[in-house]
Amino acid sequence: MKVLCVAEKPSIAKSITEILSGGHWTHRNSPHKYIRNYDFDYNLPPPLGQGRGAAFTVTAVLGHLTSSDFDDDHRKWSSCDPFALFDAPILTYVSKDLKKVEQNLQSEARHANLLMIWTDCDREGEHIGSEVASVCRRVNQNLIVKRARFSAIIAAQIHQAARQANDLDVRQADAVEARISLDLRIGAAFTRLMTMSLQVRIPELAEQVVSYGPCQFPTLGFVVDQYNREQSFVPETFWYIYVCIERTDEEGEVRTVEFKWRRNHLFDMDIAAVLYEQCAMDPEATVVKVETKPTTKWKPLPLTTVELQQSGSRLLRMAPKRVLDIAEKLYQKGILSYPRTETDQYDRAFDFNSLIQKQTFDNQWGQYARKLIDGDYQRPRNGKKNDKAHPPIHPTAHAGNLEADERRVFELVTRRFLASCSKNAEGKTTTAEINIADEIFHTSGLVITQRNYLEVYPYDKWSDSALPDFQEGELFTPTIIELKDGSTSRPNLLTEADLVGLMDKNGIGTDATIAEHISKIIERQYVNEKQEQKTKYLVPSQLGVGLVEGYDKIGFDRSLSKPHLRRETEHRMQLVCDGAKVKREILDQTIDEYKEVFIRARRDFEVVIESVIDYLHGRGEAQEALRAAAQSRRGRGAVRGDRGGRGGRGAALPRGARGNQVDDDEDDDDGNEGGPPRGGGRTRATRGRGTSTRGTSSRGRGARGAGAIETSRGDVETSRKRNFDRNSSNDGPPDDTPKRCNCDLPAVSRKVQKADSAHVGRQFWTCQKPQGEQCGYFEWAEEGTSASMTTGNALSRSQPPAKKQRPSSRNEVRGNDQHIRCNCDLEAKFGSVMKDGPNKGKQFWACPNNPRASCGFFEWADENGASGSGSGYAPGLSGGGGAGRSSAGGGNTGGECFKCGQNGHWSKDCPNEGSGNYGGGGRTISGGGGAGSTGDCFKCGGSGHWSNNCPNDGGGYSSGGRGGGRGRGSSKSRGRAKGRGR
DNA sequence: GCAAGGTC
Repeated sequence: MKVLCVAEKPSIAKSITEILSGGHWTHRNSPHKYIRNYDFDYNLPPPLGQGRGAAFTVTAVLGHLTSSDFDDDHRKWSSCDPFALFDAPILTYVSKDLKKVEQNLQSEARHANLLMIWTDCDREGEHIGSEVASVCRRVNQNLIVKRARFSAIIAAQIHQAARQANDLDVRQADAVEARISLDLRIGAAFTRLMTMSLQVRIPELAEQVVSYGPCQFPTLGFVVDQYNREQSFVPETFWYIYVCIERTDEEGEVRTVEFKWRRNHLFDMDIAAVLYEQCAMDPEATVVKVETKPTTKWKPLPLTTVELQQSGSRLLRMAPKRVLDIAEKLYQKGILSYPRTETDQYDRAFDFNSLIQKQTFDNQWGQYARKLIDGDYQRPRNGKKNDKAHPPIHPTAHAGNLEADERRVFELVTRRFLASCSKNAEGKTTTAEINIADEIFHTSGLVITQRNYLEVYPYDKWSDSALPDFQEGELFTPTIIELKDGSTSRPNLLTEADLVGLMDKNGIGTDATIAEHISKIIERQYVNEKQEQKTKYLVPSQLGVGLVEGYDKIGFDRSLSKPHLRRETEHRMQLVCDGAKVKREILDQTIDEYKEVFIRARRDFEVVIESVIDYLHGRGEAQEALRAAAQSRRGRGAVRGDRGGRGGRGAALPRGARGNQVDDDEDDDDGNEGGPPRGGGRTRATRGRGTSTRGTSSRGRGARGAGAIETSRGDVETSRKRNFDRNSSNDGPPDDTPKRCNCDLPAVSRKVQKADSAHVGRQFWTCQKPQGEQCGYFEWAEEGTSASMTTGNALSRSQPPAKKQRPSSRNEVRGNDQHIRCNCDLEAKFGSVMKDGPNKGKQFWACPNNPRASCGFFEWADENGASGSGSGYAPGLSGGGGAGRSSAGGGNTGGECFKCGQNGHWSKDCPNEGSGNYGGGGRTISGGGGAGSTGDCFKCGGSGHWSNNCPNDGGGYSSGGRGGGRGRGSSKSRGRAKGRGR
């Protein structure tokens, strides 16, 4: 009996030979210089063999054997209309350089009884197998064809694959055939259309191929989306109360323990300032809870290809393609398992023991491997993915002498494998919670009790940070209480690792080709690489942005630069694999759809050309300038990656005085220099107070923090103006096309706020998830339409009570809509106060957006109530008529007593209490209708009416929004308010 | 001169 085995590549043919032959084989050269034929005898048991020695020959192909191209009438670019390519005949043939491979197969197959296919165990492997079978059968029609399936070059698996060889999966091969045909037709038709149209119109592109590919375009789309997101980002300032205490720990060392505010941070400075003031005035902290709990740091999941590329890129700083190439090499050497796998769970019967055993010889992790064998082993966690073809990537041998990069990749894979076979790391977290003036702060410390997997996996960081002793009920005065500000972080451009992740998540390319698509869009000059310190970012070129925007302007239902179309193709291939559809069906359907897209693209291609010209010649330069400006801002360290605060102590003063939004790191600690006279005066006053009455550095800082409160009103006003603009821009006709992001969730709309952006005012759609969890979806809203909100907003819940129309011009109820709309023109969220306090259970309306995007709209549902409608999180306060009223507390921040306005004492020690000169109610968060109310209208200062019925309403600026509470703010702040009326 | 997916 003669058996011909064919592997996908020569290296695998050799490995299989070594195992099956037991090391006893001979070889012959083939007509092809890279391919050898190996001969030996092998006992193939029934039913395939006769149990005695069969004459085995193992050879290989070099991947796909055949190529596809159009016939002569369509192959030349000038030979036909590109549209004809959708129906043109496609020829499948063995290319000239593979003729010798074919020749070898046929001469070996001619006298064989059994053909055993040993290609890689995936869809493409199945197709290559069918190519091999077809070529061999042409010379030997009686040939029996069997398929050997294996995932790793391990003796047991290879013997088993030979003995249990079964049939080729024709459906998988069919699915690949469909993919080949579609990719060729679609890619060629669009590439010819684009290249020929752009070349004649744009001289710079005369020599350049402008290609379209169903993978390369969505890949470009991701880069452009992120670029747009970065460009349209506007940092938002937030405020938070910072508390810390210096305390001596058990070893006698003084440690600074920082406490985090339970509210994290607030985007409303007024409210933060009021809460801060309360803390500053009554700074004694009570420890309300000390709790110690066990905690676990989970060991890593088993390794997939995408994860290998990402961690290789991040931890080893290697290009994803290089990581994969090296892994492939190690696989061919028999050191690693097959490196292309989507699986992150091991089979039940997987033999961990012998694989770990092999690593005990290593001088770095050998000892650890020994510990696992001796009892520390624990089965790896199961991930959620299983491609049913290959196990997770793992070492199959110990390798002592590898060259530098091979060694690093091998080490990463092996440490990951050993870590996944270990126990989780264990520790104890102690959390302490303190209460200062009814505000809760917390801190935590960690003591690692068992490092376990961390011993072998240095890539994960987890370190001890023991907490000094705190006792429940204990009282102490913090060393520092400050009001600090920070700003939200600008999103980064994509790194290659990010892009790999996005492509994988969205089904663009295979784990083996993802890296090549990235190279392709760089080669086509759609994208450039930009090195910043140790990280390489991807920036779209003018051509890249022009193309994507041009196609977006045409407005296809499913954008060419989004992943949906490719995902649909993948889905259809799966249907063929599952037997739900046949190849012909998905070909017809997909080709028809793309024909429609093509016709429209060609009809409107002028739009794409204009867009590219625009970017290459016109706006592109402005874009570059903007990019440089953004870069320079980043260079000053204002944003990228900096989510933390930037210190209080009057930090906002120069910014507020300058009227800058944020994103500027030129704060000086002094707060005087560069500030206008007014600001300087205030700062001095607060400092004086701090020194004279409280006498410690912390108090001094606190006071300066308060100084900052007042002086940065410019920020707040700008912020509110933004909200107003957002509101007023939504007057266009609604875009009734429901936009969905890549997660297939309703997209949400945003508007470019950045004043110096070329896109300022432009609306766009993006993923509704919080930053960091987004799918990467970004799309400009069509011109002339409003991207107001999505369909299926989760907040349009059960019928809330209808609300009468309010008199505010800013928030008119539109048309027949009986529901309240917020300043973003969204249907306001209806809810009730959950927090214990005088307002518990009280109902309110609020902006439904997440805090970062919120316009700050808030209104009590009960009109007869306190009716404060301020900004921010008013429902979370323990009472009072809304945050608006509270903000009046800012009225005292000029450095005087909050209550009487005089210097030299704090308001809580005010000798003039009750004088009523200052509103005072603002500070009284839990004070219901605003204690110390003067009874004046907030807007005009007159008595006898409330501000919501003010006859003198000139639309003056009110920091708390509409209808501020009674007793709001001082006469001083009213004066300012009027001065800033819109 | 086009695609994507194999491999050398």
